[in-house]
Amino acid sequence: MALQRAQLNSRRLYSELDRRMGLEDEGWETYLMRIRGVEFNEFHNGNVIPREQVAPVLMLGDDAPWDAQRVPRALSLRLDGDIEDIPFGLGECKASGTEPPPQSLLGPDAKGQQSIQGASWDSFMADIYGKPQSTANPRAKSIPKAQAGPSEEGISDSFMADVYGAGSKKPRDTGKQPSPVITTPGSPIQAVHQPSTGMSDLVIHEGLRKQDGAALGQGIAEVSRQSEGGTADSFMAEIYGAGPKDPQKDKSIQTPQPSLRRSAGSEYDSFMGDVYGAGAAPKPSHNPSEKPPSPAHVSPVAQPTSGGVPIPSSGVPPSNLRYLMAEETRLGLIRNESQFSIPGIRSRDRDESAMEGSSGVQSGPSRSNIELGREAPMRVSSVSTSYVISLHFCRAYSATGLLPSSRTGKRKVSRMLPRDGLKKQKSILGSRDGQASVSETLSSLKGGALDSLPIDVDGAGPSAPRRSSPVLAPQSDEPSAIEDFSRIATAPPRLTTQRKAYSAVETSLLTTPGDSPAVRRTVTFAAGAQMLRAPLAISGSSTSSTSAITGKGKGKASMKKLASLMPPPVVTLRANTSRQALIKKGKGKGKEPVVHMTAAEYAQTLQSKPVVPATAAVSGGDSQRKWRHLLLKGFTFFYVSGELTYASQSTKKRMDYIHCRGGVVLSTYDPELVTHIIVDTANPDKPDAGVTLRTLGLKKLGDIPDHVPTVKWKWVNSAKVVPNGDRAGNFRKVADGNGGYVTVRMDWEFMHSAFIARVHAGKGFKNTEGNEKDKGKGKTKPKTAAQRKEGENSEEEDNDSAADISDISNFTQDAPSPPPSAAEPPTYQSTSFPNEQEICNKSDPLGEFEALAKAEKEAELARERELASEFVNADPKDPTSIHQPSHGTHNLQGFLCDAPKSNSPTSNCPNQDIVDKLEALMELHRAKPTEEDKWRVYSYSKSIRKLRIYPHRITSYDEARNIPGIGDKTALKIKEILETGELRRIEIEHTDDLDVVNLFQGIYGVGQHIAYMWYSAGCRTLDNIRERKNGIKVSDVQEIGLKYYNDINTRMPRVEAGEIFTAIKRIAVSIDPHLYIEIMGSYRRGKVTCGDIDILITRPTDDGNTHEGVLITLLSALQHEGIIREYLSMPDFKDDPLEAVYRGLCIRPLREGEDHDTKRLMRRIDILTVPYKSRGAALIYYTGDDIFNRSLRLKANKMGYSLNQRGLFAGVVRSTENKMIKTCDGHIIASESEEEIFGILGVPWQEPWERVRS
DNA sequence: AGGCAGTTTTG
DNA sequence: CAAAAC
DNA sequence: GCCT
Ligand SMILES: O=c1ccn([C@H]2C[C@H](O)[C@@H](COP(=O)(O)OP(=O)(O)OP(=O)(O)O)O2)c(=O)[nH]1
Ligand SMILES: [Mg+2]
Repeated sequence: MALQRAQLNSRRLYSELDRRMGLEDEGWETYLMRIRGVEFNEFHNGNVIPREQVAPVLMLGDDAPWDAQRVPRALSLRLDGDIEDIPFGLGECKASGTEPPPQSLLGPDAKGQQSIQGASWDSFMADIYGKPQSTANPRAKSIPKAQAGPSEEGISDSFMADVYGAGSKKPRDTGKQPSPVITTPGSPIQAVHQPSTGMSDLVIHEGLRKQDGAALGQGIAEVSRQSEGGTADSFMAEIYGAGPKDPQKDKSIQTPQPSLRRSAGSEYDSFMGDVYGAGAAPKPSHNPSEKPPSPAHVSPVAQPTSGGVPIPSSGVPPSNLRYLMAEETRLGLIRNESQFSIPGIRSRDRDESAMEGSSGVQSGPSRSNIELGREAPMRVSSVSTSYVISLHFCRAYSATGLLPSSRTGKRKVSRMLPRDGLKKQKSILGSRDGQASVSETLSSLKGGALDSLPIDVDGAGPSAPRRSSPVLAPQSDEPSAIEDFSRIATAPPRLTTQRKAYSAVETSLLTTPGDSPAVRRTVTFAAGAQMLRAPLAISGSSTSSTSAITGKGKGKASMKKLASLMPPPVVTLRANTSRQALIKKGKGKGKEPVVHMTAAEYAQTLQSKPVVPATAAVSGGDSQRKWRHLLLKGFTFFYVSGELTYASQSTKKRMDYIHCRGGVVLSTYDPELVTHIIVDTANPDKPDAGVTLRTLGLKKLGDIPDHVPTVKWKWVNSAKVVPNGDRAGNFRKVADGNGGYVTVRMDWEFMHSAFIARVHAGKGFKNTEGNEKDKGKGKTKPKTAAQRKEGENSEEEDNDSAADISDISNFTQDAPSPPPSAAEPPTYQSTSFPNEQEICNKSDPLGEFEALAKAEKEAELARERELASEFVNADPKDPTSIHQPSHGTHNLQGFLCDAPKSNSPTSNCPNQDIVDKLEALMELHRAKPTEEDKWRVYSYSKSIRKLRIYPHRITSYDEARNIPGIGDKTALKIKEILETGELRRIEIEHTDDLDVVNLFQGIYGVGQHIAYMWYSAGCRTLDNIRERKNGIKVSDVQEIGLKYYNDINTRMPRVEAGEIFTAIKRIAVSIDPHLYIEIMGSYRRGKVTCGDIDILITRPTDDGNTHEGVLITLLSALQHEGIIREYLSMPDFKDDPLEAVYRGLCIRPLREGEDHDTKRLMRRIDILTVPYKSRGAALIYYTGDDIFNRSLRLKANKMGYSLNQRGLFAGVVRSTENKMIKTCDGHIIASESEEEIFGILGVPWQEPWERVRS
């Protein structure tokens, strides 16, 4: 039912999107894009090349349509055919969103990389979702239902609702997928692809320099008209170079993300066969049509030569050179020097049509006529380095949807829409004839830049005038395709615009010197198509942050607020103008040496100083610096320094800081003008309300208008430029003065509110109307203070029992670690770490400590060093030795995970008082919402850990400071504790809000942000939450968390966890006796109390079966048994039927003699299922503890690997932009056993109970 | 000045 | 996509 | 907050 609804919703959504974008009936000429050649002159044998050493590569063809050194203007070009059909296609992207996702992606032999990050669909939805969110409360925002044509409105409520619903349901409900509009925020090149119509557009933004590509190589992308179907192959063949892939070796590249199965190589075949064969989805693989690219089509790939630019191989139709963009390259490590088979352009028609059929959704009429269904495999042998190049395509939309296009009979013409502003667009749109409009547009352009851009839209490029009727084909010298999204985004409200988001495709090139380069496609980031109307764009940008919290953005109140937040507005202007005059005279002053001025005077002086944008020299690179002058643009501050007389140097500095970032500093408090009051009195941690009020000339804080937040300096400091398109957090768009805009993100004001009493001021949470406010984003939460508190009591536990484990689990046969049996209670035995033991024994405690510390330090420094792999406890016959060498691994040591645990007794810590104080401080920070606090906690936890094992009483600052992990700040705190026995900082940080916020965070699903929002909404008690005081929104999960607040925050005795697990296991095994079911988490680590029950389930596949479906069956059985009581989250077998997570609440079975009246607490339970192949990695993950995991993963990373719950991977490359995005999936090197992974990482084997680090 | 683990689910 | 969670 |  829900599913059905979702299907409906998504269908509606898509058709609506299509309709709005005017995509339904558009057809386009087909173009292909290709890389003519890429050359690499670097070869790094198995070593990770530090990012710093990798120069960005911009690939511009020699015959690019412009000779300029720099792309003069943004260009836009529309390609027909799916980008998927282009070497850098998004094919997978789409596939990932389709019903039988995994399968459909792979050809029978396509065991290669499945590069999709799987993001397209998700992010697509997210984008849609996020868009409004960023704008203002999406739901609150009443946007008329979509109207045909350029709707003046954005997305209607119901529309959004649909999107929303569809979003959660995801692909599985739709046959037809949304357009994988992919985008990489901030990229100079952007692309959009609409699968339903098979079109792709790209935009290259100005500023790229040809010479940027000099460092690593060059390449050319071409867009050539695709005659009719078949060319694709040869095209591809050339690009991919190799002939048919070599099925033989297929040491495929593993994709961590998508299930292992999928990515597995031949070794996985049988496994996969089992999985899929089991009657689930048909094995995607075989496209009947699938066949190796015909030899004829395969042309040799340009050989990368160390020096020259490869030339296109023969047989490639002379292409009309168009535009190419490569944003940057990165190197990653590919461990396996054997060959990789990389699926080339994969066909999707088969899968897709099937899907379409089933879904009943009709796809866009114009399917690309490129021949699909082929695989252009390629093989690269001896891959040692992977280059990742990002390509971005983009398409612009006009009010009527896509760029106008004319149909030429059956043929569609691709066109580019030159545009420079909405007005132009509008006019263009208005006149059916593009030409006129174009010229208009052009004429209005700033001029200049155009010349060098003979961009011909329709293919009539300088090199090859090809298209016949480009509707808008500008002429020669006109940069016909000028796109300026920023403008669109910030265009005057009245000009409605539909804007499709950008998309980005990332392609990674795998190559090895002297070998054929291979191109692997990787979709890195997907955003969604979105429609905005100008007003939204504007308000959204400026209020985004507020919106979510503030609720509707329509009242006048909000409009007002909006206005005050908007960049250009009157306020600023006025402020400036009024000062202009004054400035003139005060001008010279600012500069001079020591002139004493009051803060007000200085502020005035500042007005005379121009805000200087970054110099040209800077403009190329560092965006933070480049756009510094925009960071605070639009804000008008009143700065409360608390200084009675002259402004201090620091005050002036800060005023300067604001000024040069485009902010205005008022010299006198004017509630009409001010947008923010900065309270920067003597103690930054303790803003002085009295002084502030005096300065403002007010009686009480309440006299400050609600829309004016009182913030600490920290907030001002938090502004930073983020890539356009990045809508995370509290961001706003600021016009860059060149018709574009930059996105600036800042912390939420409430995070840095000077006075708790005013946390609600400004953006932040509620609005006074009390109507619905936050868009309700929050979800779940981690360990709350409440929980931690609870746990603390009994948590001391540890080693004790653990004896009962063995009879409970059977998984241990595979699990390297036999449960802590009676034989090995969690007491540390010399057996585990002989080495360590020895060290300890012979050296005095301090010596030991220092040794450890030293080791740690060395480790970091010794990256280069290659030590003979000597694993303390590693099994010699273990594959370790094989892996290590191949990678030229360095045996890093000194990570937290390396040391089996300090054996220093925690009982009598000589520095306990210090530890207690620091811990208290850490907990205070833990409840706070900023990133800063987060890392502070991370840091404190490390310091505390060090202090705990430090054998002596610390007696001085220096002594403390010498402990690695303890820096200046902490050493000072220690000093204070030593001298006074107190730590003032604790009081300071312990603001009044903290207790309440901690209380709220005790609710499962409520974290720092939501807690603060509720607080700022006026809620103070759980009852306030229950009654939804002030209209706060409480999610389903939070509701449950609230209901069982105490239960959830109470740890259970180990025994109880055992009882529950035993009951569950019994049922599970009755479902399938072959299941491996194990209790993990703190239980496995031998803890005496457990915060929850963590269960891992998998199943060997040797008999041809899998555990597919058991989780659902099990859950339902458990529910019937009365064990499971609530669902906090349900499994989503998105791309792997074997991988899922369930989270919920359960109750232990009755014991003998108990009746149903016996009171039993509700317990948290998590059940995880994983493919058998991943069991080793999953065991590590799920055994924890979390700190141990992080350390292990960190170490893996430093060694050039990446570890997650699915396995240990090599060759993973992540985007520097967004670390969560992988630009290269890497390949798996271990996952089946814990030992293997430990071994490769050079981490001595540690029993579960020895992995306690927190 | 950037990294500090890496992932999934919800709304 | 942010937030919360593991 | 600490470290590189
Ligand atoms: O941020 C986290 C949280 C958890 N885990 C892993 C390790 C952990 O052991 C396991 C289970 O998580 P849980 O939150 O249940 O922790 P626990 O170790 O079982 O402790 P508790 O007794 O509080 O449940 O998941 C992580 O890798 N990262
Ligand atoms: Mg647990």
